Amino acid sequence: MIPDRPLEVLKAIVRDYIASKEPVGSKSLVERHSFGVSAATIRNDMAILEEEELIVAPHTSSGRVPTDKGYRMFVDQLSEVKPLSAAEKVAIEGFLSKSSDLDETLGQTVRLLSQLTNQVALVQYPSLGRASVRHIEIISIDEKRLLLMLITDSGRIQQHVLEIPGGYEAGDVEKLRNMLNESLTGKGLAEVSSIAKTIAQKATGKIKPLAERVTPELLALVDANSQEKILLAGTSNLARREDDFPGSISPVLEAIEEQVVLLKLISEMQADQHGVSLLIGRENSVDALSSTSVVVSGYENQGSEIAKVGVIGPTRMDYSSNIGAVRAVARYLTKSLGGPQ
Amino acid sequence: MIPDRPLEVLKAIVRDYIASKEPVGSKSLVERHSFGVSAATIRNDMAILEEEELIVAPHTSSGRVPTDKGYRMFVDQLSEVKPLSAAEKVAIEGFLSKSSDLDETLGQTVRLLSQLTNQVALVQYPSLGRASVRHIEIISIDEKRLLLMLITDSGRIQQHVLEIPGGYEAGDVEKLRNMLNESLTGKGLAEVSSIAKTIAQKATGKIKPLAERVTPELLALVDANSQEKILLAGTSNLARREDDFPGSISPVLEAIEEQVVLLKLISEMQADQHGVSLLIGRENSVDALSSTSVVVSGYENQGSEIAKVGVIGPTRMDYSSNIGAVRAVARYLTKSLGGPQ
DNA sequence: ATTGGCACTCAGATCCATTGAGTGCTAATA
DNA sequence: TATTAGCACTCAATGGATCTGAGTGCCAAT
Repeated sequence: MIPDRPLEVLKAIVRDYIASKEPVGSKSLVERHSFGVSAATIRNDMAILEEEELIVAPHTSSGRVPTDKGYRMFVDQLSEVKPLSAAEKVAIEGFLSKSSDLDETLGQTVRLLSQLTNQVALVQYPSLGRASVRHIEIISIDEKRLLLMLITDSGRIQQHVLEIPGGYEAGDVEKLRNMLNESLTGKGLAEVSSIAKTIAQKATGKIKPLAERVTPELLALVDANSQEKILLAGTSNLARREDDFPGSISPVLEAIEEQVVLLKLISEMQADQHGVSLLIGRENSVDALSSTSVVVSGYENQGSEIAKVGVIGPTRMDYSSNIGAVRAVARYLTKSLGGPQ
Repeated sequence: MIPDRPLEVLKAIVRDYIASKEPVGSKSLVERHSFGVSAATIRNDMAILEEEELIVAPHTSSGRVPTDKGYRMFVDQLSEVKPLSAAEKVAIEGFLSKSSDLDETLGQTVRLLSQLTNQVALVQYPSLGRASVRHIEIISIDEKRLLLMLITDSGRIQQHVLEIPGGYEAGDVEKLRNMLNESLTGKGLAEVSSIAKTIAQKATGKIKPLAERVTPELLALVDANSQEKILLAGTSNLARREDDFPGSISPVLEAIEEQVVLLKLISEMQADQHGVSLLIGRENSVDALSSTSVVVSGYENQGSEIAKVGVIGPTRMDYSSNIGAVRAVARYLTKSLGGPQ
């Protein structure tokens, strides 16, 4: 175990390094913080920290820099996160209380979070996994086109325009809609697949061709949208911190734009004590992201579907405020989405 | 007017510079192209070009680099653009023929274009300006919520969930919907505003409160979505060309993320001889974008609404292939969107 | 109009000395 | 045993000084 003073030294190193981006040495450490001991003593402590691989010296004779392990210990020690300023809280409230449309809300949220943190913000669309059907609607657009809609109990709406080359009759559409609703309302999305097929088979007479045309599209709707999705904002915030990335930022930006990778990453993260979960540097498995950290928190949509919201930035980030901001935004988001329920 | 050979020299300079990013000198010019004259002669020609501000020397004694004006002359001379490879055509066809959903199609398009060009691609959502109402639908979601939908004649669909705190009666909703459709179907979106207000006034009895609740939301739908929007893809392509930007890329990325700025920019651009329109370097008025060029082309949605699609990248870009790709994608997009009509 | 020749320029690379923040170690001290 | 002062040492960064070479502009010859 690491003794007390060295731990304090670690914290100071992390904080100073985050603030200055300069490797921090024993001397500047003692003059900036009041440890009550001399630089030589600090040096001894630093030797311990180095032994434990919590810090490293970029060059033989220079200050020290936290390792991923060092950052990790730092955030784990972080008993309290920086609370948001009043102004920030107002901003959140104001931003999120406006709209009741999921798309719009998420879009605003992610922009808000990126501004709050000066990092790249991301929000995951709620998965449809556990949602169930509230209502299915078929609307006539014109003689040869129908609009098929699927409304889930979480209020999410998907739609798709259907071409019916041979046209259709209003009565048939009506009947089919009733059939679909009778058998599907209340069912989980996972069940829709099998049930919808039997409907297509059960259908008789004039309705049959229509049913055979519509049900596959319904399945496609369910499928296409159970595919997860991420919204990003503030990419330029990453670019502004170019120097925090060895070589070039472009591989980092590429990795972030690659939704699949990001999704895998954040879906594997589990919340810790603060309701927030972190991946620091190489703790994540994506090579291009080895010098970034990810801060995410879960939010709930209507108390059931859960998804993540968070930020991604250089390992050398202000963990305290970012954790605070992510947590706050996740809470307000849950509130804002769960509210109308 | 610029004589023939100097013009050829300009073209060669632009091409070489685009390929190498090195200022190009008279000597390397004569050995790479067969002008049939000596370096000294080329130098004389270069003096003319410099006189016309088509090229500049970064330092007193170094090769020359095209100015914005030089690039402009280059592209204006460009009689034929590089055609797409067969593979690229197949990629476009395959990509775009899949979906009939506007959102999805545009999303795929922009990703496709960014891959094709290795630039940041952008696509503008079709404006609703000249669209008219095809149908208005109000669907019951649950006891206290309605879903209001607006379908335009271009097949675009907007929706919004409405809270009705006091609940509602199905019959009233039915009546209101009929009223709305009778008076609004076929009308231009611009007219909706005034008409909807009179409906709210004309409504009597039980329907009145409902009408007063619904019509403002209908207007909001029209409003919120006549607000233009841009979709971006391939931001990392810009980062990969960091060295093409003096200082840092981050202001460039910021400007690009600022939708309003971009929208203004591209909406002012008019197609030229190739059906494609360019802004080169400082030809655009946004300071942060002074070392980028924008290549856009218009596409049509259902033969009526028009919007733009294109790429943005460093001034030192391969204009020929980018123009080709943008033009091709715009055409396929028009085809793909206009097809179902 | 074109060309060979030539003096000139200047950014960039290379080399070298200097500087100074920071270290590790040792011996003295509390 | 923990702390500290002292000191020799290291090495990245800084700032000349010098060298190199691609490239120019100009002039006289063709």
